[in-house]
Amino acid sequence: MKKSHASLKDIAIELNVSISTVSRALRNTGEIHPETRKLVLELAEKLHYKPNPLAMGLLKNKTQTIGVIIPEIENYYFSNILRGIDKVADDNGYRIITCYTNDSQIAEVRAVNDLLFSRVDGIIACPANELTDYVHFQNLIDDEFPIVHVDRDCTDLATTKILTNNFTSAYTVVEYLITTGCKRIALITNLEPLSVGRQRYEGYQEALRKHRIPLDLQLIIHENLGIGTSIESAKNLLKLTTPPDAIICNNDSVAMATMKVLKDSGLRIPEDISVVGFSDDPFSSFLEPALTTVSLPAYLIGMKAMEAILQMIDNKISVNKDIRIVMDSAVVIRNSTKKLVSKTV
Amino acid sequence: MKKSHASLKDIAIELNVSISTVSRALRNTGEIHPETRKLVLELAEKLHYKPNPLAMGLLKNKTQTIGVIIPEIENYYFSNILRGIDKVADDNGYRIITCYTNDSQIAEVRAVNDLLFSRVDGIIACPANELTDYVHFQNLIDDEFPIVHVDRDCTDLATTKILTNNFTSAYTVVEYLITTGCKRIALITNLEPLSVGRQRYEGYQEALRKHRIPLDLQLIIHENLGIGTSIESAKNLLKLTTPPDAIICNNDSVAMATMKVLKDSGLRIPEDISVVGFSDDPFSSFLEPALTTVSLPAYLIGMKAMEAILQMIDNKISVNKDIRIVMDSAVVIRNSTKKLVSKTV
DNA sequence: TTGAAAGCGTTACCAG
DNA sequence: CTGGTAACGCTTTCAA
Repeated sequence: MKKSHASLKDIAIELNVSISTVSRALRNTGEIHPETRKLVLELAEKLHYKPNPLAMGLLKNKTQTIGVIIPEIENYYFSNILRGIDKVADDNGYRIITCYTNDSQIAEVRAVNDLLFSRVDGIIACPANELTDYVHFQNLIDDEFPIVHVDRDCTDLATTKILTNNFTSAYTVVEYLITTGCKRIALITNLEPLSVGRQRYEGYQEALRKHRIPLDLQLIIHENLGIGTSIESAKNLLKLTTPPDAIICNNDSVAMATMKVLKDSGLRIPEDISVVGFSDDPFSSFLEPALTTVSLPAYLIGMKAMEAILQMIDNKISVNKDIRIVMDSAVVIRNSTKKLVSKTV
Repeated sequence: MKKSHASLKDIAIELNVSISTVSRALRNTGEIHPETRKLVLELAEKLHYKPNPLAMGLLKNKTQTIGVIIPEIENYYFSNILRGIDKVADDNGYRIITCYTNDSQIAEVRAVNDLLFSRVDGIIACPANELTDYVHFQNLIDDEFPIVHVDRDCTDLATTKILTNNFTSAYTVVEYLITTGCKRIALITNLEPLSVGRQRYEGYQEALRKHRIPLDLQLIIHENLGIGTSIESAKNLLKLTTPPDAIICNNDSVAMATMKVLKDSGLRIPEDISVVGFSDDPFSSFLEPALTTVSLPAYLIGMKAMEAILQMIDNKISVNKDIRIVMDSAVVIRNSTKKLVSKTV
């Protein structure tokens, strides 16, 4: 491979000046003869000189690189968060190194170590669902290392967190379903310690309480959520003595699979049973019936997270205070739920 | 932020030996007193010493980082390729920096420059569909910079390419449709210079030729493929004097949208019209009817690409010869196409 | 068997 | 206004 990047030294030699002079000229710092400066600038331009980031990293202990820890990207929600992060990073001259955990704590701990080893300037992490032990994050906090949490709420940790109002959106959804006449609302969700499903479950319960509907644990399905297992979950729900008249699914893929099961059982959606998802994946409006779902501000979450970490790095906000930024989500009413008008019947 | 990484110097000072000695001990190179070595190793272990990658990068001109250029990740196919790349990278101690192009040539050129600036050891790129000017890649080749192309075939370039047999799979699909009795097979595809859609179009034509079905250009839709525009495309197809009895879509999302249009028009799938997709996204088996599609070896493509670039870096294969690795895809027959048995009627 | 010094590319400081 | 030197963390070469 040919040497393709010009260095200060290259310029210095060609111009017969010292490296320091070239450096000064380029950064327009200190005193320098205008003519010298002009010469340096011209040659630098010609050679497409840009400072070597490795050298700068070594010297400044700053790599202009942010580590991102995320469960997966085969999922519209997460890939969208990542794109939001990347957008802001890109606009600010930062690079991203991404690590995937598949929601495994072990993988997450390893990711943190790998990223530190790579000398990233900060870490944006969506903590693994199954997380119960926070030491790997607490260590970062103790070291005053910039870190932002996304999507999942480690309440114990003093970090900046960009979250979504899962409690509220679930509450809204349940209330909406109740208003349309649903009485037995099932929930297929994730109840892992940190999962958003858990927050949604609480919103769900609160809505039931408010409307004096007793909680029926038979209606709460919390298997681990693969698209395959969710099929079993849906089937089991239908086997109940009094099956549900609505099912809230933790994401749109699960909703899709659930709808399939329901239709295969001869149920009409939404006449016999309503279905709601979370995320508003691109395919959701193409389902039949089009899926009622909660649109999540994934891209925005990513942007906010990156902005927050940049502010910490630039010392505009102090590192790792307990800051909670809660983003709004929107219930997108489509045709998999009954219309509100039916309430007036 | 506290200093958290131990350096050779730290060890040297604590042990009262020189940095060189520590370095030698750690790498077990040159002559060294066993006792000294033992001491160094113990302390290094205790301090979790690992060589600073920035220093190594500067010294060796090798960063253990690979750049990946990919159109997007909001799409199962691409995110899967990326995961395949990441898997092999991870297993071999390499990091990944990902750049997204959204199939824009400008973004791609910029990505190449950014990655070179970051001193990546190689680049894996899925070239932008709209690409017609290859200089940014040709420059890499001229510099003997390791590069692997993925998914899209820049035939003019002497690079390693990991491809899928799009011609063959399209041919197979068309032939299958013909065998099930379809006579007017439409194609909603991308015909951008580098798109796989173009190769599929050729396979499509070849199959028609073989079966002596004249090519009807009215049946070829090649708008740019958003999920929205594909709806228009499908609608227009239905307006034809003799509408198609099968539609092959360039990916599963388009197939999904198309199915929606067809069903809204009162057509039965597959009785009235067959639909085929490409990619076998996770949702495809949950469509109604379940989608017949071509399963693409995305993860494997990613792995192969990373393996190839590692071999180039390790000089196991010479840099940038014109190597074409064509991966097989599989037609997954589900229920959106008529069954073969109907042929025997 | 060990240490010193140069070099990778840069900046910062101090002399001149 | 300019140059030299040290430093960031490491490997390599040469001396001792």
